[in-house]
Amino acid sequence: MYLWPLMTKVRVRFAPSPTGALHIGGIRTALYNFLLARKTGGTMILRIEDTDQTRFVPGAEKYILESLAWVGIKIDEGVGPGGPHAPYRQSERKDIYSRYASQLVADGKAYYAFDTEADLEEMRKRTPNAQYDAATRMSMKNALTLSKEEVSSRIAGGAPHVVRLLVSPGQEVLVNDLIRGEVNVSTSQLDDKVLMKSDGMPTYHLANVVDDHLMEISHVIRGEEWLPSAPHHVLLYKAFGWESSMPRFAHLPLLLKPDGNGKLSKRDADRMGFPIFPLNWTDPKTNETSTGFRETGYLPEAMINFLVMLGWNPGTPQEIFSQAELIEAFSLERVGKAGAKFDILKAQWYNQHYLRAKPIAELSEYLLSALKNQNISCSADRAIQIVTALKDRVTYPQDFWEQGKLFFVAPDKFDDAAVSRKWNAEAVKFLKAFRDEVGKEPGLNAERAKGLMEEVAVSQAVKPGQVLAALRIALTGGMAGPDLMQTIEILGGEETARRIAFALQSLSAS
RNA sequence: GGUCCCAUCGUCUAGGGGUUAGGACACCAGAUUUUCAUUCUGGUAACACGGGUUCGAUUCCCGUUGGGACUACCA
Repeated sequence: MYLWPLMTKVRVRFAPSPTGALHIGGIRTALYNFLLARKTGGTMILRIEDTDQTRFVPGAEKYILESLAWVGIKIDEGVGPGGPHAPYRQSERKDIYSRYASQLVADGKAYYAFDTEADLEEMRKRTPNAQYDAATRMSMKNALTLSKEEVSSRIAGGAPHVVRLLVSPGQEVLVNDLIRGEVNVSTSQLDDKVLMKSDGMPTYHLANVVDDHLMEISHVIRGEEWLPSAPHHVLLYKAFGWESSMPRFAHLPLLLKPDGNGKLSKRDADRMGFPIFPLNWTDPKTNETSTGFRETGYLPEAMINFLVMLGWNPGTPQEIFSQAELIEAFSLERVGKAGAKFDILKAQWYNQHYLRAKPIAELSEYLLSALKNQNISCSADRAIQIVTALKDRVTYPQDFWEQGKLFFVAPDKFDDAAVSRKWNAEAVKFLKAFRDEVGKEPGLNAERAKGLMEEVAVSQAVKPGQVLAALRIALTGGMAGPDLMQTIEILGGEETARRIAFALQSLSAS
């Protein structure tokens, strides 16, 4: 029975490292954490894992904060709101880690090592599949092989050194994973992981375990790429004597590239023409700019709904979930084990759905603001009229401008293929007569336009079906668009007449 | 190479010892729309393979194959 989280306060954390833009997979990981927190009335914590000074990217932390805010993942505690376990930036907790590392050394659970990079390289070359472990550690330069005096004098002399976890071979480590069940690994397969680096910073493994313990994290929900090092983390909890309060683990399936296999990468996204980052991002080193999901026109509610379904399902046919419904429905038990391919088409479908579900007034704002950028004036009523006509034809907010600009900007050229198929003598005859009539109609609406069109068709002895395509070409330049009579209503009689006249003039010449 | 993880339509997935293997996206067809889109209806399409266990396996077990992750003083 899964009672544990009901009895202990759920505290989960999202712990990205500020090495660049937050990947969309990171958003999903954060989302799963967030949903569990909300579901259980627990706490969502944001911790920044910036222990690698060489990979630190300025602006990345701000980007993480903005991205989470954009998709509606609210941080209860941590970087940003602060909290009782501050600081939440690992670089600011340096001395905490070294204290715990020293404790491990004092307890004989870890040891100092002085090997240079060359030493390590040579060791690895010496034996195939070699790692720093029981089989090799006695031939290396460390506190296990050097005399006590030698070690003390080296440390006192400021010699560069690391702290390694002492892994005793021949034992089984059990990782109990909420998603994968029991994972057993022999300690003989595990290396003596570096805990403290020679620059005085902890590695992920140490910092992660110490912080999760200190911050009273109840569930570690992270990507599957961490599963292989989870046994080390279990070993660390044991070494510290924290086994009884060890968090539950849940290793999430990875997001895979849409074609072929492998982890979804920026490279794939670029290649296939879709975003990979939530927001626009400019790499401060290369100055390379990437377009985000937000700027591409994805709505946060669509992103959330799309991402949550990649690896989780409600067990019901429901596909559309508000954040509140997700919180209600979410459970780790229904997270799958297999990696999920990232299907941008599904994301588009969700986006289309959420976009169309918005109130017309809100949608018209998209058009209005685009018009403002173009310095085109438009009344609120007319914007609503246009947006209503376009509502079922859009995937992204900017489509309202893309598809709506024909109402503001007359075509100056015409689709050649359409013209050659649909532009003929009959059409010209009809258009001339229609042009003469349509401008005279005040307050022309779609219904009246249709009546007029039919009258003219009769008077010119043509069938509407033969000439309507040409009318559309004259008005819009091409073959696609909203209902023609609706288009005429929005355009107005005079503009309609003007466009027909222009088309007649430019197309009869050729 | 080693360790670990994974395996149902093209994709996301439901399901589970006996089912017409269900849904969604995508795709295809028809209807509506005097265009395109929308909408509606219908359709194509999956249990990787081989052994067990069993009266019966897609489901349970083992193996194979395939895929993935990790294999740094990166996270």
